[in-house]
Amino acid sequence: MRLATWNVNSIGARLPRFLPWLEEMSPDVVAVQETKTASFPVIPGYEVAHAGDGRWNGVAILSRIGLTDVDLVHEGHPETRLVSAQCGPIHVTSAYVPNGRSLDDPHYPYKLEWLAELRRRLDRFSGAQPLVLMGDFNVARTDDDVWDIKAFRDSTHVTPAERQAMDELIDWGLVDVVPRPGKGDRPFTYWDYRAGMFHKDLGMRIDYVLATPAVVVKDAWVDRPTRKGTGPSDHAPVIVDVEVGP
DNA sequence: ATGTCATCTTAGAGATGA
Repeated sequence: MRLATWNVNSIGARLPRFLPWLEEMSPDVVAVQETKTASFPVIPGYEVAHAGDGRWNGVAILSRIGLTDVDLVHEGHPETRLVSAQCGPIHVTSAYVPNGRSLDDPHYPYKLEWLAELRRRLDRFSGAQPLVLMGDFNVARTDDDVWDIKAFRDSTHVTPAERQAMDELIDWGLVDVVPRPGKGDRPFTYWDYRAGMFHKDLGMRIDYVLATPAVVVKDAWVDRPTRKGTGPSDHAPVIVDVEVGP
């Protein structure tokens, strides 16, 4: 079974890349972030659960192995940043964690509270069930998950509080499925559009696949080629091949 | 280390966000 997560930075703008990518990779389940639309396009072969209200945010789950128990509500947070559903044997969540903007911006405590609510939400599930929480977390878990930690002094994405919030998700009973890098020795998943950052491989690992141990990972990698070429997203997909025991 | 990209407003460049 193949799972993928991809922040597409507008599904409308990305459709010319998204459809051929679906054909090529043939994932069974896709978690999409930053759809930036109120209405997700119809995708032949897939059922879609989408939470989107227009200009910003927006998350979706595409599945060709069943899509039930759809939940679009993240308690206390009206923005469309979370959708979950049962996809065949696996409970899947697509998350788009708030950016935080800067340490003195109200968006930063909002980000921390949003992550805390996500952690509380896990308590409705069992750590023994097959469950995958994936998406754009806007946190680099270690200093090696950014191209140069010195460039992140007094920045969001790397603070102890953000990293602790990620650790608390994982300590609930999830495994951080680290993908094979697309280039070099660090599995970056995001590169700013500006300043030739992608070309210089000055990236960040901020997209994650977090899975319970009941989800047996066979392979995981950053689909770096999809960040290349004409009209890419600023994020690369992460693709994970898994099996779920009987 | 901000050089791009996407969206919306409301008609064409600016604001916003990432």
